[in-house]
Amino acid sequence: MKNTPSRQRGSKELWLNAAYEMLVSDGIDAVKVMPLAKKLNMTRTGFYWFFADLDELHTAMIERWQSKNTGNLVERCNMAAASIGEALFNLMDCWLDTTLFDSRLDLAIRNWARVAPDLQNHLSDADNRRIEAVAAMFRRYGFSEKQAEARSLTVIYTQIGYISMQVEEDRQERLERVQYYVEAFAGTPPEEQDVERFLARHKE
Amino acid sequence: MKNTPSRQRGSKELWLNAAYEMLVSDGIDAVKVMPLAKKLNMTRTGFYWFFADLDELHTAMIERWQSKNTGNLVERCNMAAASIGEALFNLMDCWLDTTLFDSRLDLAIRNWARVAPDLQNHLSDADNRRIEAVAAMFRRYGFSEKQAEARSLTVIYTQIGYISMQVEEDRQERLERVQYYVEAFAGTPPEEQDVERFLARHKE
DNA sequence: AATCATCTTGACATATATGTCAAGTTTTCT
DNA sequence: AGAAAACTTGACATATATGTCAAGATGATT
Repeated sequence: MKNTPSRQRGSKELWLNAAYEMLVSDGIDAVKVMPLAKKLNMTRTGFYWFFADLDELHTAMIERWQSKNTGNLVERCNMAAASIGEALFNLMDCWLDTTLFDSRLDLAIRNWARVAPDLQNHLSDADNRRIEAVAAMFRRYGFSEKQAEARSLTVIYTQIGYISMQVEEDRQERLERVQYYVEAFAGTPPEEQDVERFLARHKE
Repeated sequence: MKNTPSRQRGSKELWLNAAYEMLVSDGIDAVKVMPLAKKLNMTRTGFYWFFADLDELHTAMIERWQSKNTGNLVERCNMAAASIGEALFNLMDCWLDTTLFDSRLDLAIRNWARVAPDLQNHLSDADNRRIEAVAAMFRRYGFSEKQAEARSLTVIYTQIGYISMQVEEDRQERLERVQYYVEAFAGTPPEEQDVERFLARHKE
């Protein structure tokens, strides 16, 4: 039989996107040529037109993650704010806005890195940049070197822990809870108006 | 050739231990009969004498984890302490004493659970028990319902985040940092004597 | 010393994966 | 319209995994 004329054609992007979905939903061990081909309804051999081998696909995936998933968190730490409370609310936006931070991807990459030392290096760099950005934020609002260090670790670990635990929480519940996280991280309860503004901007 | 007389014999335990090591170091996808056999220097067929199939091995692994890895954290939350600071130091022992908490296993199980819904249920139960134990601790020292909730989540997420990030930290550095974690979680700096006692019991 | 339950082994059947290649089809450019 | 580039395909060779089975080897009990 001949090719159907309107059949979707393959492309590097197509395979890469499928690979990303696989990675996020089933982990790196599920990212294999045969399942991807099945998913895309193509012959697996086509894959080899775009990539030399599986390894090249993996490399491409890592490159794409790197160029995407680092800026926002750091950027939000550097936003102007009148107090540590307001600054923390800015940062917490990352927890609630999936366009600011893709936590499923972050988790998938993190799990992958456990068995891929090269990737683990990239990831550790990214983590250090995040931690340093948060620590600098604490220092700007008068925390000591040591306090800023421990608190920034607390903030970052909390986020990664939350992601890692795959918590299923009611959005409203989570939203309400953020002010108590901010209180814990800052050491003092946030201003009423900062809470209001935070809740207002996350109304759906 | 006949069997070497002094050759190690197989057993359920033997395969199960090997499977655990595999799980912890390379994740559940590496736990396969052939690699285990290679590792144990046995024919893979022997495996089927002890287990009906891979699935039965998996079930056995989960059972073992369940019966082991839950009590200590809860127990430490319930220890008598004069202040929230002292209580938190008791809990922090889990971060530093691998006999109290096997974090590598916890991480491996957590990653596995991502792709095994049954296991995810068991794990969520365990997590909830941990969270409730920590929250009860905060309530005992005068924190409100809401504060206790957010702070217990912070504590647990921090621990899981730390594990999940595979942090490589100097032990002394980590030890010194704990007092600042306690300060952040409690909202006030700990008593000098509690810090001393904590540091003293973790001298190697 | 014989026997029987316990364990080991090699051979077989099958599934899923990787990667290569020659021959073809389609699309785009000239 | 013709040629060249961009893709697709089925067949082949190979590796790694699962699970079954009949035939044996080993060790503890009688």
